[in-house]
Amino acid sequence: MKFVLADDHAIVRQGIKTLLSRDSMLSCVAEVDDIDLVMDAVEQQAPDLLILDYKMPGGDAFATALKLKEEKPNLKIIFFTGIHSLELLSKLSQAGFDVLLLKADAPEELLRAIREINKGKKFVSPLVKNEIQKTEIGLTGRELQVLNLILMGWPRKEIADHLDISAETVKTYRKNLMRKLDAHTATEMIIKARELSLV
Amino acid sequence: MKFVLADDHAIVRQGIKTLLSRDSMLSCVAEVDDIDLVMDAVEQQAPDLLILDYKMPGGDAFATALKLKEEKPNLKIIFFTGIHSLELLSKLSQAGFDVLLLKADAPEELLRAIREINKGKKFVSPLVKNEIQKTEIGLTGRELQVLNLILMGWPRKEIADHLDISAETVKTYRKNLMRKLDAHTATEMIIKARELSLV
DNA sequence: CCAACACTCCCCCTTTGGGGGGAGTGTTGG
DNA sequence: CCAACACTCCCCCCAAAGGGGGAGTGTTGG
Repeated sequence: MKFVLADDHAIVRQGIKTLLSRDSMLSCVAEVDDIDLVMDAVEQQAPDLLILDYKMPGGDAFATALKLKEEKPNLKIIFFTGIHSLELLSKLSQAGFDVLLLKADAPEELLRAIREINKGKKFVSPLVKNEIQKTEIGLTGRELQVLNLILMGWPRKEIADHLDISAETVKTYRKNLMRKLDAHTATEMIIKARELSLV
Repeated sequence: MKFVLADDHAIVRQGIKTLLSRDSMLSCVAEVDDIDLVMDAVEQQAPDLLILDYKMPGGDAFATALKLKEEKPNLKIIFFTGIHSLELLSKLSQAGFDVLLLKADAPEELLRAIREINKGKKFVSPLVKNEIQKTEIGLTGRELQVLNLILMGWPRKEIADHLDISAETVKTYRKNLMRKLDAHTATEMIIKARELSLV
């Protein structure tokens, strides 16, 4: 079973290779440290498996993965990322990728995941499941619109004009958002919203 | 030469251990995945070297490192982090830690760093040097301090208390920061500061 | 020595933020 | 049908932000 390893940190690639070398069935046929090299590596090496970090230099990892998923239906893709982002994880989950792992997961989860994937199953790590739980924050569409504009630094009046509502209404939304996000200053809200990647 | 490895991602620890196992002089005596366990590990194992990630669960990595530096003058500390942050890197640099490395550095840099450290030299990786260049935005030390607290969502009064200056002074700093960063709201400043990775 | 600069603090002003409350619509699902 | 909920707007209050100005220290490098 051939796999391609895509992560911008050589030390992480080293760790994964060491871990996976326990299984003699697995062999790493290529390592890349840039998204733009992933497509080429997959074309040239025709691996069975791609282990892909999300945050990498170059292009859009998500778009690349989607394209690969379409063009190579037999290629298994494992997302292995350090990002605890709700929005990202649920995005990946909804897109139907085979495996979602966090770097904070126990390394053994990666081996488990590969075993599951070979049985044709999907695998979502415990930590990821836990993160996805958080989607339950329950922001309404309008609240998300206002939140986005707040996060772009727009003052109340401009948000009101843009959404064609009163400045008082914007205030109400901000108030409710802060309650829902358990923030007490606008900056805190930005931080929490980014943490939860509600944007 | 005994070292303690502190990183919250087991896969990264695996990578580092594999890499360092090339040098038979080095042996890993402890691994920890939480800042609060670092002190204990150092106390118990009395290592020569500590390889420390910055972003870890638990307490403040910087404060812990400072304390260790004080209490164990013979302990060499290598900061090995994935964070390309100007302010952090210059903070670490100014604090006089022995080695600064980024995870994006070539793994060999870590081995090089350990060789240099044994000669009693300090070692700052090429990438880190490059990041530190960016200090050219011309923010003073005090401005960076205030900026950081603002970016953590602290209100003016608390920043003033923490830095033991007047709230009016904090206002002046905020004013100057916004001028320097060409921002017009606190949120805009957060965005720009993050873009410039001043934090 | 003196200019530059970092650091500190103060005044003025208007707008926004943050916390509390209430209340009217309209839509929708049980 | 009615309760739930999203959406809209309003009142109060006070603290903070944002924009403009000035001005006093101390340190440092040319």
